[in-house]
Amino acid sequence: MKPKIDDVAKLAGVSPTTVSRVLNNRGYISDRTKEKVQKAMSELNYFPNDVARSLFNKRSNLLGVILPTTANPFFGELTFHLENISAAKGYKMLVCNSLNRIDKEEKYLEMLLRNQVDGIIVGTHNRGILDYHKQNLAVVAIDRYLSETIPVVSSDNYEGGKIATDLLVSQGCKNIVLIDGIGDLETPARLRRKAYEEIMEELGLRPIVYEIPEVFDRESQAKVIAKLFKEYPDVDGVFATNDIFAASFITMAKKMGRDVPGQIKVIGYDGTESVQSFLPELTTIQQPISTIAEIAIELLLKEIEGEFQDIPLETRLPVKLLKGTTA
Amino acid sequence: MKPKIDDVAKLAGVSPTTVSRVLNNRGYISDRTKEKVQKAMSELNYFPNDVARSLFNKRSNLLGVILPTTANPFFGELTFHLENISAAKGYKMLVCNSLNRIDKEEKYLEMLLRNQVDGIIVGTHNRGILDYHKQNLAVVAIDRYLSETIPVVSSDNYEGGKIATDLLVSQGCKNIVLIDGIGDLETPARLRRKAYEEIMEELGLRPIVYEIPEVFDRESQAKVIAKLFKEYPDVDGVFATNDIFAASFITMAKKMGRDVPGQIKVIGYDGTESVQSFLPELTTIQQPISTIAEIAIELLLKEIEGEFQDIPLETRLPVKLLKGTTA
DNA sequence: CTGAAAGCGCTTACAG
DNA sequence: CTGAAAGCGCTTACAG
Repeated sequence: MKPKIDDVAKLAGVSPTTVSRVLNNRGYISDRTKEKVQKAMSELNYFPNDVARSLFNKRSNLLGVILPTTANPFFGELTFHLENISAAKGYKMLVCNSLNRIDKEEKYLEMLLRNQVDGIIVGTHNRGILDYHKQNLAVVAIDRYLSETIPVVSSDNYEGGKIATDLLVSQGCKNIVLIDGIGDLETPARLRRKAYEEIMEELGLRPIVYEIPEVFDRESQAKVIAKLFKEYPDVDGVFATNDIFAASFITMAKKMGRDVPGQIKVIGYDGTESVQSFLPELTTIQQPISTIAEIAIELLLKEIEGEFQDIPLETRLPVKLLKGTTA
Repeated sequence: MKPKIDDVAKLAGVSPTTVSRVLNNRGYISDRTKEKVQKAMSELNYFPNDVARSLFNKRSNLLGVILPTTANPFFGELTFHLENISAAKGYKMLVCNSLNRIDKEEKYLEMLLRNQVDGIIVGTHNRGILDYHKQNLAVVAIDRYLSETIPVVSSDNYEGGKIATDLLVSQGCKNIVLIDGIGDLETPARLRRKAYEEIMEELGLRPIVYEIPEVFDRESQAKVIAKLFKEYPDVDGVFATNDIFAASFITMAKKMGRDVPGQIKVIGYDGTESVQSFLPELTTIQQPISTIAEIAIELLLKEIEGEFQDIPLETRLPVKLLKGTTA
């Protein structure tokens, strides 16, 4: 069996209270006692049981993160940063892949509450459904508005959409199409689309939007893009609101014998490490993923500590144009 | 404050014991009592505290996973599957990104032990360092030999290496170079290299291996590949032991004005969803990621349940050639 | 069919 | 400087 605090106490010839004290570096303990206890601990290979500690302290040092799927490079990278930053601050991370499904999200939320997480980072889209605040739990959202009181961290989506659209326009594209996912209309990521639509209208051009219903399914992407080519054969510029859609479009364009960027310019969004490795020629808007993670954790820890005063409700981080050769 | 079992008991006019019984569906309870209790629970919005339950049950239903980084698409996808399968079986997942650093790995292992995880999935390379078995904890390794007694699940690396090398040879390549990571010599993934070396030697060709020291760093990859081009300008075939290296090579080849596959054929390894989206033209050996995850969890749960009899020490899953246009 | 008591492995006032 | 007692929120024999 695993040794417990009583075993250590017995071996060291002290009380469990004293062992707990050296464990927590709390109160006065003579050096001699401390040494005895530490010797006993290492002899028994003792590690304190954090479950018991959490129960008493009402603090689990556990964070939950709910996102669509770590299989998507953006979220895979985000998870890496969130976890790494949390670990450095003494928190552990329970990861939940909801695939944007509300039923899963609700189950995960309940699971996290039962497990007494100290806070949750949410990167999925279901506004309102999850009554986070009622539980008065620390929550930070990434790129999603969850309620009036939950802080949101995101890249500057409007600016990103503007840079992308402006770039296509400045390169002489006349028939610029947006490829977007289906989602909540009130998500900050929709600002990418909003910027596109507003700029197009300002220029007297008609905004054309194609929506991909099953965001993570290549078939679904291909189907919509095929439709796009059929209905708008004269497309000469594409802004995809994520790099996977951009890549799908380029693949399809090649199949159709269209030259990118010769006949069609393409620009994506996200700029993950993965896309930089696999498709470095893609021109894209890069999100500052590690900064997003840093700030999200920072705000969450503030909430956990009860420092609500200096928590901005919205943080928009600057994006960067990664100039490849596709636009 | 969060309601606890006593609050529910009081509201329902029963004892905590009875509430616990309806919670766990255990022992006889009259329908009327059950209803009263359930009504009280929903009225109070009560969720049991799993920390307290874990403490008593000596079962956390927590699994730990230690891997290099979810930022790498292979591990991002693996994590997604591991987590999803675990969730379906009632387990939660603590994710640890070790970046292959031994110090981090040790810290994470201790953290997981303190948190009383029921089992651990390990996808990092540090053989022996972690005395998993001494703690007699349920452990399953993915693509790593950790000790004589820890079951390993992997793709059929030798077969994958063979398919890749054979393909290059059959396409007439004479100067075939392997690009590999640096790592433990005894990891199953090394069988990819072994297959390459053996086939080359059988054919009277000289195996040439380039090792990338900082696996996740594009700079490091670029440096080694530049060296490769300098030392072996007549390279006409490349087998990269992962798709990121393959992509890096292709990118560099383009920069050098070499045509792939015209002058150099390239084949990678992994075949993730990401690479299929971003670089579908890459010919690669696809690992059955979801099956690896399924079997790893299945074996881990068996260990947790104490069913050691039918746990194979090594499981090699079939790979599949994804024929693109680069080889 | 239901409840009082003890205990899971810790920690923290409170004494001394 | 150190220890005995109570309690964190549950569950499970044991009675009744």
